[in-house]
Amino acid sequence: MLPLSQKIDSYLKSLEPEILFALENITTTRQFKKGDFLLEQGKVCKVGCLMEQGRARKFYYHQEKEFTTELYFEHDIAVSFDSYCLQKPSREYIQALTDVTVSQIDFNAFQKAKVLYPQLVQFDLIIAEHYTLWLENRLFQFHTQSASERYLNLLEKDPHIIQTIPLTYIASYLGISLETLSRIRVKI
Amino acid sequence: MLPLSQKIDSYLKSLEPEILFALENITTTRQFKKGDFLLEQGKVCKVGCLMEQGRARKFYYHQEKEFTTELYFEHDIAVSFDSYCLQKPSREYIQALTDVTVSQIDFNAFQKAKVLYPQLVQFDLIIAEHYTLWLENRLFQFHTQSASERYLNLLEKDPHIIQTIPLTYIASYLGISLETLSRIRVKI
DNA sequence: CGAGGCCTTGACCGCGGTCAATGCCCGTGG
DNA sequence: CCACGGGCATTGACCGCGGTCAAGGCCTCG
Repeated sequence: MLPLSQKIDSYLKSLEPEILFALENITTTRQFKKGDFLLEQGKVCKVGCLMEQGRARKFYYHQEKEFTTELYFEHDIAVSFDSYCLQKPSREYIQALTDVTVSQIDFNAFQKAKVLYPQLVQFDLIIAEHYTLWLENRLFQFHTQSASERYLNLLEKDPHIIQTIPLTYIASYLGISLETLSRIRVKI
Repeated sequence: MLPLSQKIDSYLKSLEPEILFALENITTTRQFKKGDFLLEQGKVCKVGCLMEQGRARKFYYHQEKEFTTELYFEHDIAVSFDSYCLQKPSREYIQALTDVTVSQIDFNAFQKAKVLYPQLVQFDLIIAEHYTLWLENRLFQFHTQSASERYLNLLEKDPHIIQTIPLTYIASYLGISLETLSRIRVKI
């Protein structure tokens, strides 16, 4: 699967300067400190965030426990999909794990831009399809693989995650306890 | 979440007659006998199937075992998402569980139609977004819930599945063994 | 040096998987 | 009409993966 940034780049190149300009006008840069929330539970996700710098995670609470659902690095799109799509309160938090810089695009402004420039619908589609393919793969792992298989898979496909993210979050992301993750790691 | 059929209906109503006509021209009706494959592993998913009648399932093999990933009823869209999007060989089978009638739309013809009528990109987006929301919810269940919670959830949200689909497939769909499912059921 | 965050280690146990036997329903053929 | 076989579900015995709880190790920072 092509990285998302590449798909976006080649798509942006296909756009006319006028549309690019319109896009720039509804995009702003924003900074967050380590620990800050890019999105809080209960609030509507009104912007799509392209990560420019730093790391972040998306998570929610379920029965008093945290579940990390996604880990973000540079060039990733940080957004609570259902909150953004349906403009309803988010179940999820998005939190900066380091100082973070994002380039964010406003939902409402983008909807209006899509009416003016129908080609922009394609942009949403690219992002949705990419995320869907990612989700399918993640579901495949939960459906078919054991805890250690999921870890090994992560080690192989996304070594940068293991190198830079605290084990607590990795365990939660893999759907296993911190203790189990620790035991898996010593066996390797 | 609105049912997909409703989203599609209201979208189709917004289209001009000319575009609707073009859509009809690239859509065909097709029948399958119980047990037939709408899509086989290794083949490219070249059509999107709207279920008109009957039931079907999507599944794949992993280490000699079947994993059912989706159950289809009337008004559902039966398609292997990654195979369709990327036009690459499918890992999944789609199989009729009863005699099935579908209304199918050709991928290539639809791509061409999108060039002619950019509004049609919206159609892809609606379907992708709907499937993504469904996937997120399914992943949530695998991430946070036990076998019996997943079953109870299915019982509540999709009772028609439990009433019409063999337990073997339901177990596989829930990611549990048939024996465990059987034990869960007697406890209720 | 002490406190707190993060990870490791140990003891224990329950959920859910596997294997195998049995039950039940139904279609088919003698 | 009954006998048999096959498909599907139930039940029992067993066990291992992974969760929980609790203690301890090891940083870093004040």
